[in-house]
Amino acid sequence: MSSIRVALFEDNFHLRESLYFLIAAEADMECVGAFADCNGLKQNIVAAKPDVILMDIEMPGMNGIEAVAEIKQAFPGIPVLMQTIFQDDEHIFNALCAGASGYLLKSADPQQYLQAIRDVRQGGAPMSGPVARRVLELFQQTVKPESRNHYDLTQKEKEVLAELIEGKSFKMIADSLGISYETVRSHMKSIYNKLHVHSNTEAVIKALKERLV
Amino acid sequence: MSSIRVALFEDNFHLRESLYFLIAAEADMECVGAFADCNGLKQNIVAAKPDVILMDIEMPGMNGIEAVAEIKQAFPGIPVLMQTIFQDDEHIFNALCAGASGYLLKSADPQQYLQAIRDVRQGGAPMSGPVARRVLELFQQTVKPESRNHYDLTQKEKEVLAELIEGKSFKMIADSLGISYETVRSHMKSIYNKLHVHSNTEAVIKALKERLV
DNA sequence: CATTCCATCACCCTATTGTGGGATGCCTTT
DNA sequence: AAAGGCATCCCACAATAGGGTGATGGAATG
Repeated sequence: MSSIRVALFEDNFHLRESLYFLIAAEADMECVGAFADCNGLKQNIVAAKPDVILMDIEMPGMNGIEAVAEIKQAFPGIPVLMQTIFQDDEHIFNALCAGASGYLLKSADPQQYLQAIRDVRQGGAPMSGPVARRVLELFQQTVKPESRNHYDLTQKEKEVLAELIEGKSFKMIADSLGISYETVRSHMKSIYNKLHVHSNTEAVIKALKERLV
Repeated sequence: MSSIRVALFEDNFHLRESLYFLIAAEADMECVGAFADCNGLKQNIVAAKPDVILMDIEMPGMNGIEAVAEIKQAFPGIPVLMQTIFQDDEHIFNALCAGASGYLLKSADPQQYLQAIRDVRQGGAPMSGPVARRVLELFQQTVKPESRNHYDLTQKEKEVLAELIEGKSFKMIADSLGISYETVRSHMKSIYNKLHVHSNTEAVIKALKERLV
C-alpha cells in the first residue's frame, strides 16, 4: 500500500514545520505540501495531488471554512481534516456544513493527528471527543428531542400534510391527491385538531420540526 | 480517580462473557452488570449504578434502540454506547436519535472497545470510522446541500421571519415587534421576493430547511 | 446634495384559509 | 343491526394573507 499524501495549510510557521516533520517522519505517509495561506489554493492542490488535506480554520486571507467549501466543490473526493482551537457550535457547524470530513482540536497530541489522518483516509470521520459529542447533540436536536410523538394521523391526513410541507396550496393538494378542495379542507381541520394548531403554518412547523412525515 | 463502572447488555453468551472479562481486567474500569436482555432494565441499572452502558442493538424482547430511549428518559446522565453489526442508515439514525452517545461496530477490536468506554466517559462520542462518516453525511444533508445561500435579508426581515417560524400570524408579529400590521406585510412582501416564494408557508419551509434564521 | 436602501405605514381588492356546521357511503368492531 | 371511524363532499361566513401602488423620513453612499 502506497503512502498517504498529505497537504497542509497552516499559517503558524512553527506549527506548520512541526506538522511537516511529524508527517514526513512516518513510514506510511508523506507531506506533499505545506502552505501558509490559501493563495493559489486549487493550483497548489492540483500540483501536490494530496490524498488528505489538513486545514487550519484561522488563517489570513481566505479562512479554512471558505477553503474547505472551495475544495469540496473542485475536488469532492479529497477528505479535509479541520484543525482548530475553536470548539464553539458556530465554527463546528460551519466547517462540517462546508464539507469537512473531520474536526480536530489543536489540543490533540501528535499521535492523534497521525491516527486521524489514517482514519480519514480509510473513510472515517475523526473528531476530537468534545466535538464529536457536540455533533451528536446538534444532530439529535435537529431531529427534535420529544419526537417519537405520534398524533394518530390517518393515512390521508399524512398525505395531505406531506403535500403541505412541499409548499402547496389546498387547491394544488386537492389536485395532486385527486380529491376535492373541500375534502382537503376537511382533512386540514382534522389535522389541526390532532396537532393542536390553528394554521397551515403552525402545522408545517410542527411537522418539520418533529419529522411527522 | 475512581474506576469506570460499566454495565453490559448483550444477548450472546460468549460475547457477553468476553466483554465482561475484558472490562474486568482493566485497572481503570469494572463491570458492574452483564445482562442478556432488557427485562427489569431500570431496576438493574438502579442496582448497578453504572457510569457507562454498553448496549447491543439486536436483542430478544426489547431491542437496544427502545432500551436506549428508556434509559435516556429515566437516567439522562448515563451515556449509552451502542454496539452492533448494523451500519445501515436506519439503525444508526434511530439509535442516535434515541439518545446514544456512541456507536461501535462489532468489528472493532478489544482495545477500541476499552478506548471507546474511556472516551464516552470523558464526554466524547466514540464512533467507528464508517459510522462517524455516515453521521457527518446525514448531518450535512439535513442541513441542505446548497445551503450557504444567503438571500440578503435585512435585519428586520430576519426578525419577522423568525417570528413567523414561531407560528405567529401577521398581527401577532406586528404586536410583538412593536410595528404595524401593514409594516409586517410590507416586510413579508420583500421576504417573498428575496426567497422567491409566494406564501407564508413556503417561506417557513425554506427558512426551516435552509436554517435561514 | 442627489441617490439609494431601509423601515415604516396606508389603502384597495382578491384569493386563500379557518371555523362551524352537515351529509353520504364504506368499512370494521361490537 | 347498531355504532364508530374514515374519506368524501357541500355550504356559509369571517379572518387572514397575497399583490399592487405609493408615501414618508432617516441613514448611508457616492
